[in-house]
Amino acid sequence: MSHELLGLGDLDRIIHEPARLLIVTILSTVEKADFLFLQRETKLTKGNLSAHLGKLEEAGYIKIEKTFKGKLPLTICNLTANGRKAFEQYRQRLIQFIDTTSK
Amino acid sequence: MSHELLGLGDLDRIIHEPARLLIVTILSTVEKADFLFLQRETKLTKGNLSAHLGKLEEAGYIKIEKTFKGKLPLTICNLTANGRKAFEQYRQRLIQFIDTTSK
DNA sequence: ACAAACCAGTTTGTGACGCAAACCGTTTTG
DNA sequence: CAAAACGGTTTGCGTCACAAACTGGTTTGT
Repeated sequence: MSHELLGLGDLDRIIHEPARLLIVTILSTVEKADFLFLQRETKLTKGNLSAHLGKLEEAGYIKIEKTFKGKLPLTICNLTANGRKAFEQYRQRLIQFIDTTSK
Repeated sequence: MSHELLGLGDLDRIIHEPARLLIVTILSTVEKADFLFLQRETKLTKGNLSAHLGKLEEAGYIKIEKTFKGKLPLTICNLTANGRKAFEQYRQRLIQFIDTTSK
C-alpha cells in the first residue's frame, strides 16, 4: 500500500471539515439555497453557518448573493464551478481511499 | 437526500484528521510499527507524529509500547480492538457518504 | 406610539488543534 | 572529549470550530 496513493496528504481541508462537506453536498444537489434553508438542513447554529459560508466563499467555492425577501434580508448561496470541481475531486479521493483500503 | 443519512454529523474527529487517518490506516495493515517506520511512511515531522500518536493513544485507539533496541529507545505502536473498530466504522461512513452522493 | 419580541444574519470570545522549531537525554563518531 | 546523530517530547504560534452575544431592521402587542 503506497501512502502516496492514499492521497490523504493533500485532502482539501476546506471541504474536509464535516460541516462544510455537508453544506457543499447539499448545494451540489440544489443549485440555490438560502441561509435559513441551510440552517434547517445542517442544524448548525447561525453563527457557525455564517462562518462556514464565509470560508467557502473566500475559497471561491460558493457565491453568496445578498438580497431581500420583502423587507427582510435574504442570503442565497450556490456552488461555483470551482466549488463543484473541488467537491468532485474530494469525492474521488474518498473513493480512492476506500478502494485502496478494501484490499 | 436525508442529511441524517449522510452521517456527517458524527464523524469520528480523532480519525477524521488526515494525518491520523493515515497512521491508523497503516497500522491496520501491519499490526506493529515503530516510530521511525511511521515517520518514514507518513512523512510527518517527529513532533507532529508524536502528538498524533499521543491523541490516538489517549483515545484508546492504539497501544504504545516503549522499549529499547539495544541501547536506543524504541517506540512500538499497534491498533487496539477499539481502534480497529473505529477505523472500520469510519470507513463505513465514508462508503455510505459516497454511495449517497453518487445517485 | 412605543416598547417588547422577532427575524436574519454577523461579530466576538474561547478553548482545542495542527504544525514545526526548539529542546532533551543518550549514544555513536571524529 | 567535543560534536554530530538518534529517538523522540515539549513549547510556541497561528488557525479553527463553535456558541454566545450582538446588530440592524421589522413585526406584534397594548
